[in-house]
Amino acid sequence: MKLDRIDIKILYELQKNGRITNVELAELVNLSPSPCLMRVKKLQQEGYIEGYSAQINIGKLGQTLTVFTEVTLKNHRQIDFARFLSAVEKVDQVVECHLVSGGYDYMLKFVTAGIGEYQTIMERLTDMDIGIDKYFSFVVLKSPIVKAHMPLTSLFPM
Amino acid sequence: MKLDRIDIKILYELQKNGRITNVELAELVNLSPSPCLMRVKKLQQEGYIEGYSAQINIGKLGQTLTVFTEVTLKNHRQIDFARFLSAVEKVDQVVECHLVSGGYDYMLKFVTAGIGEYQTIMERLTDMDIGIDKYFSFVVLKSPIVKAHMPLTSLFPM
DNA sequence: TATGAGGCAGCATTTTATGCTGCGAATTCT
DNA sequence: AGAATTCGCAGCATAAAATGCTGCCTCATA
Repeated sequence: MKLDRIDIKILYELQKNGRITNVELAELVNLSPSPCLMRVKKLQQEGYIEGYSAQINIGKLGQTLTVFTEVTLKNHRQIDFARFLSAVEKVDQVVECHLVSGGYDYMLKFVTAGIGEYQTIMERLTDMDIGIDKYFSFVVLKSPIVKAHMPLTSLFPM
Repeated sequence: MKLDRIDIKILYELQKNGRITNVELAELVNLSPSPCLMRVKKLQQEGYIEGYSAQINIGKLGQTLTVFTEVTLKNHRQIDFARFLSAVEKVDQVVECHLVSGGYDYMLKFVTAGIGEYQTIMERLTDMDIGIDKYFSFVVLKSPIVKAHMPLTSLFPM
């Protein structure tokens, strides 16, 4: 399946407003509602759209702390990565985990209730003997830019 | 305004599925449709819900490269931060920018078409004389965990 | 130029959103 | 403790949207 300009526009609009009605979306992409809906269904079915999510302003609910953590493992066999990952997956507060090149092995992103909770989690992880050699924490003081979407426009000019 | 358990549950469900119908949402939180919709509207109006977004599998559209970049500025006056930020804001490929403590000043997250585009952007930024002292790049090889939502459950047990 | 396939508009039906009314529970004031 | 008040709920009615279907047009192909 290959996507045309209209499909890209649909993805772009749904990224901006995931709860737009099909009727409005159809107008934006210059289609009538039915073919527009067919395309959306297809994009979902084929996995181009993985889901829809409300963006919550978690800061309004209570104090939270975001931390980026660079982790180095002691060993680098398949099993070492797998063991680390399966432990990290169980931590709700880990919202991202990336395997990276450049001095460290993993870059984690935590969203926690505060520095206390973060430290508790890290102590637990290091005590678990899942092969963590060392880690370095970047506490987020402020997040001037946090986009909910991918730069579709720059990657696929419309 | 203070949120009760039902509001938290609504936020949780809308985070999991931003396109759930109000009727279904009402069932999940044990309300009838009308008061459920009232609460959702209120949560939007008060800013607890900032918007809705489709999650796009951008990897299926074409090759992309994610990079985390740690940036240190030469000086640390208000104006130095502001100048840097206003330049970075104009770059579509910067999807996150965080002010962090711990050795570096900013942590950026890029989503680009490839290493070439990334380098072009960084060259442009460093040439712009916006006070960048140095930067270090972590190229993402793989992202085993990328959650679209905040850990509401651990922060506000239900 | 004729033929076939794909995709579109428009319509009909089912489902959902949304505003309104009256009822019940919890809270506060006397 | 009792009465009044307020808040939030369920249920209903209307308007809007989703969704499946039919026939037409256009573009590609032989």
